[in-house]
Amino acid sequence: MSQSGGRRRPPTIHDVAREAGVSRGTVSRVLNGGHYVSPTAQEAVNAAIRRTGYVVNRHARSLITGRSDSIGFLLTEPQERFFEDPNFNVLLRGCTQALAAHDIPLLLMLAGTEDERRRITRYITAGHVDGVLLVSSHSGDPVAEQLRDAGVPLVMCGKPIGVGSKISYVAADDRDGARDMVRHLVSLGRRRVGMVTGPLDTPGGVERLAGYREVLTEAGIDLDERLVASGDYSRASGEAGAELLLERAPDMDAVFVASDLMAQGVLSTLHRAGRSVPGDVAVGGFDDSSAAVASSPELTTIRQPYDRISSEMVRVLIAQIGGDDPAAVILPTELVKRQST
Amino acid sequence: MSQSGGRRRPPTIHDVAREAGVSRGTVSRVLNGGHYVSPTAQEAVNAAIRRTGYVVNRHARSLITGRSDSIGFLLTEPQERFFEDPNFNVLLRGCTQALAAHDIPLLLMLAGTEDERRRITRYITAGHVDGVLLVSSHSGDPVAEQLRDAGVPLVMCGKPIGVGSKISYVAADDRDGARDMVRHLVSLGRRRVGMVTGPLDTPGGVERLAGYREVLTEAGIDLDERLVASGDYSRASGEAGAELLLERAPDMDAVFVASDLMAQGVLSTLHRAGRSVPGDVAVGGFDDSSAAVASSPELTTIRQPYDRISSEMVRVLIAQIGGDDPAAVILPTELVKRQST
DNA sequence: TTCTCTACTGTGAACGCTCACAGAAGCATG
DNA sequence: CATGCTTCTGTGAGCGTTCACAGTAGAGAA
Repeated sequence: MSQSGGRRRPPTIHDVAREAGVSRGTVSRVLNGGHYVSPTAQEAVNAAIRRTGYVVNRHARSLITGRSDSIGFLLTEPQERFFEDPNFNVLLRGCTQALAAHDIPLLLMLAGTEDERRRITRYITAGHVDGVLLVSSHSGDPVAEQLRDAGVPLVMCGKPIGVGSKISYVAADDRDGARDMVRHLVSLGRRRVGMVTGPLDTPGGVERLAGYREVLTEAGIDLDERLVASGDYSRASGEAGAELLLERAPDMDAVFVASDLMAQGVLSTLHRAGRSVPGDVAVGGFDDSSAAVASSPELTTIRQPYDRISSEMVRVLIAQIGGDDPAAVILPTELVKRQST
Repeated sequence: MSQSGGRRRPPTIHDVAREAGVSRGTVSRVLNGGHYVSPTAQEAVNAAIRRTGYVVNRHARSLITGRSDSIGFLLTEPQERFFEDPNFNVLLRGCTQALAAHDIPLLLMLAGTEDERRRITRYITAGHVDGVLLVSSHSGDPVAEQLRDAGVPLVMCGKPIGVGSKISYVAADDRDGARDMVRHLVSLGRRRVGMVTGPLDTPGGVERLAGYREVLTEAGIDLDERLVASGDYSRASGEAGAELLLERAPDMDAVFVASDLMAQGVLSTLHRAGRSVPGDVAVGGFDDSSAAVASSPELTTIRQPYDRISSEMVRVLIAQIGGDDPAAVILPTELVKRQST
């Protein structure tokens, strides 16, 4: 287990080879999958590795393979959002775990300012990571295109908007999720269904609104623009949105809110206005983040499968590093019924 | 600026040397500080670097120097706390910035579970980072000692508790900060001053309580254990603590809370109990985190200089990597008066 | 037998850099 | 003139690994 002496020079592949009575090449082959190695040699090498406490020197390996065996998790958002939004938490955790299975460490890079973005882009394009998991809801973010043009394997979380061509992404099926929620509200007999949207320069914002409109139209309910307020995913914008809706459409009997955090804001506005939930107004959220169960009443919401999103992001990225073409993955959402509807 | 061809083999130190008409050695010397290099050669090399777009290959460098030129930011807390506590935000940001000045990337490592801690410890001790910035409030965390014993340069945030010997740390002067706050409360004429402490297995928890007791004693006010409730820095524990205090000491006219997040909980309990702040009860927090100004009324609090804490952590760590002995740095706090007192 | 094919193994040559050393040039000192 | 010192420069070796290649042994086919 632990080394005997105090901080000696760590064992090299050479030491292992000598110990096992084989050549460097054979040890290397064992290390890299064990193809074309006899069971006898395999066994001897593994035993020698255990005895010497050998750990592969990643620098030497990277020098020759040209790969760094590490992956960057790049966030081109203001850092505040990273900490405010509970979704990043699960996403980061999921990616860390998925990469741990490949024994790949994750390099978290925060690039909230223009200056940091330049520095980080340079760092990445210099080949210091093999690929990038990019989280950036904003559209018009040039980083994605820069990295793609530099030939860096890249997977985005959420569908990129307004980007010329082929960039991999993994996203939940926003439109379908929105449809499920609004269908649910309509099935409860609600007819004056409002919506607080996400930012409309993001794919999530656009798609969820589209799903909302589709279902109402299908149900034969006329669209009423007074029932739509726009938000930015923050709790405060949820409060403001709900105030606007109550003012313009006091007869509203349900509201679909494009994020749980905003839905919290909606709940507190409704509470102040003396409306009961779900009695007077049914409220549906989106995300199934920790905010959904921290609210009172607990939110009916659309679960985004962040665990699967993160594992898919990792899978697609690793495939792309291995030479595969960019791919898009859309994952299904799920309606989670709780007390707010 | 940008490379001409499409993703050619990147230029090596050899290409730069040829371009500049000097030897590899001279280029290397320029890259590493430029000692023993003539101004002429210096200039030629720099021009060649610019022309070729050369970037040093860190793997090759690391292979020979044995250093990795990267630093780990290790958090051995449950990941939830990382996202809940706004202090981590500023700490991480500060460290990232301080390291950026040295052009050192920061490897964020989250090790919330026992299993992850093992994996990460192995990773670190294998020499993949040059040093570690460790954030872990819990005492009895074996990771710090393990890393120290393995000879890994290490700086902790906050004074380690119960650890045998020499580990570097940077901390705010908790006791002095607590003294300032309680002195402030007493100077307002308050005599029944309560406290909600932090976890008493952390240095911050212990020291702030000690400061509280010292000042009351100095002011000739008898200590009353009914006025002390213990918390765990979470908002919920602030609410519970305040309820306990109100029950045991209804005549309490001030309360010192060991974190702003807990103070938020205290405020909401006081509000529910119909006590006005600061009229009936003055409330003092600790941290000056974003929670302090997000409260209503805004919190009088003790500012922890997280910007300086982070830059000092980086400074001490880099010095230690350079061979210096472990060091302890205690930074002064500052009383910030707002509306809650 | 002889040839071919497969499974396995060892060896030298890289990868791109730093480091130690040798040596050159310039200048002052004995 | 030799000697020493300082400043600068080039060269070979080597860091620990992978990769391409050559080579061996054994099995099966001709």
